[in-house]
Amino acid sequence: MVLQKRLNYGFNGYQVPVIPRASRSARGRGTIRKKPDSSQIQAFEILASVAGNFLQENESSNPENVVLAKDPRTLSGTNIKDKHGDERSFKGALFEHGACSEIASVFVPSMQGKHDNHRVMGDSSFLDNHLEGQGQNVPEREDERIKGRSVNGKTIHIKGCSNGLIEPGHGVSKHCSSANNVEKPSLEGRKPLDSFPKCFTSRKLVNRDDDETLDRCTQLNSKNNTSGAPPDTPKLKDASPFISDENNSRDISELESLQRMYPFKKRKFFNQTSSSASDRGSQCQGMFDSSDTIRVNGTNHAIEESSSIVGQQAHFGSRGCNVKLSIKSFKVPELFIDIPETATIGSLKRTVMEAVTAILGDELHVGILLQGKKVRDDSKTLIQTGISQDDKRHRLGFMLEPRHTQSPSSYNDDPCYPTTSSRQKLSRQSTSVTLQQGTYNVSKERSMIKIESYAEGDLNMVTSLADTSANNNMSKCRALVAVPAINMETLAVVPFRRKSENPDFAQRRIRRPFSVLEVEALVQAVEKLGTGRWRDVKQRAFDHAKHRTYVDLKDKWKTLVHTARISPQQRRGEPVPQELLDRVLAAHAYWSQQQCKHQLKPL
DNA sequence: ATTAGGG
DNA sequence: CCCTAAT
Repeated sequence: MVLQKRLNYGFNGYQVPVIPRASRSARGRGTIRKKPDSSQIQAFEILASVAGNFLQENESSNPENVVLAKDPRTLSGTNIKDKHGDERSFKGALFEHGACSEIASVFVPSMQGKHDNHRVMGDSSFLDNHLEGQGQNVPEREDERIKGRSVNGKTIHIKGCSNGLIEPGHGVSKHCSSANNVEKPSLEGRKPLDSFPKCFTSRKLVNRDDDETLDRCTQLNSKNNTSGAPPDTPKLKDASPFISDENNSRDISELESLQRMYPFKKRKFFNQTSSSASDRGSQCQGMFDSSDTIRVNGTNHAIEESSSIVGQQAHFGSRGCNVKLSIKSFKVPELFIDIPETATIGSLKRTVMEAVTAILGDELHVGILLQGKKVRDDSKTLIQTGISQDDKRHRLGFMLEPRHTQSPSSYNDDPCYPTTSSRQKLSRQSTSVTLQQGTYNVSKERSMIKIESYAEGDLNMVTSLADTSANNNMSKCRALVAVPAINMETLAVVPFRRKSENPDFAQRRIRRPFSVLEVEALVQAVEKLGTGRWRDVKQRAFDHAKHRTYVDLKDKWKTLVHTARISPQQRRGEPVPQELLDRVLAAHAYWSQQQCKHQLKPL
């Protein structure tokens, strides 16, 4: 008998590489959406055309245009090809269990050939309506519509979180909740090695890797620190001598400086197929929890709260003064797919396609954000708007938005706990469709599509606004499709594996060496909590590092102790400051001793 | 689900 | 990092 276990795929949005399954925590925890900007967005006809054309070419409702790929960055090779699609069951394709998280969905224009099927085209070219005039003559209607929609303003913007939701309080609330998890009293005053940079007294790391953000929110536990022993721990006469309150209170600022001390490695979002082990630590992940700094095109750009990740290049050529934009990916709202294990690949594709169609089908608009503000006036030129200015181009954001905009109030409603009124809105704006074999739910609550564009540098798609508007040249735009997403979460959730790896087995987790920052956080936590409370250590210092489990932390501590004991010459990998290693030994010795004590005379 | 250790 | 036995 076949288990009807259902596989849930939470699509984090079609990034055009799409991210599968948002981590539960990311979804479930009080995610916060940014309030819509008071100012409104304006249509950017050209981009709308781009998007529209892309989607049309995609035969929106054609499931064959959805490709399941093991590695979203590669649209070929690891794809689960169509021809097998309808025959292969999920099981056959090893889509079950852990593998689910590694499935990425990618939009593939049928133009690419290999995926086209004998399918009637455009059984639902949902964009036909609103994009008819795309290109040259942007229909005024479009403007009207957009304006109308803008009034309702429902564009949400995101900072960091892949799913388009911000989780600001993240660290804070989380840690607050764990307040009862009070650390053992510290031996007052004793500070970590003096020689060690002060900043290292901070406990939490700032994620240098999107998801690895060991939030900077600190635990806010300074008040608790000396108050007592953890509920689950016998009160100790003596306590961890390693941490002091003082240190805690400085977490934030120190973290900041810590961050400065250990600058992020530049991260390459693209072409990272083969990354060295040492580089991996900073290459993936994000769920989120993205750090406040987001790298764009390998450089760091502080992203404004409401801005989408955008990079734009202004080229002031001797002749044109055209503004060249490179849109790396479109982000489509998060989708949740619920489909039986026995469903076929083909049906999965269909389901996904339907979901996508449903969410985009109504209409699509492009909104533009400049420095967090929506640009309303369609008649303004890029220059007038300032978009072409060098200093502002980083702040340019594009959004694809579904037609039906929700009222701003909806933003304030937690989708998880909709109020009566908001629930109505939700019901109106949500789409739930049941297919033969699967269902998906689309909540337009999150239906903001973000277009991420980045400054130059990337193959394909450099779209000249001027050109595009003039001749509706879409061919380039389709290249969008193949560009890997930058979404933090995407990076976080989708393991990048080599095609050559045998997909028949549960893949070993990607190796992600601990960074110095992480080591610091670990040491700090262990100093305080001891070596037998990995769960707490995890919660305390790595709560947001989804890829670090308490077992990982325990293992890391083990290796740290080992590392600290061997000669520096024998050590490998990114060197850990000797100060840290000293602390490791000290903490290890201290807690080992404590353990012995308690074993001998357990109060 | 966690902890503790060996592999 | 993985795998597991023991909690």
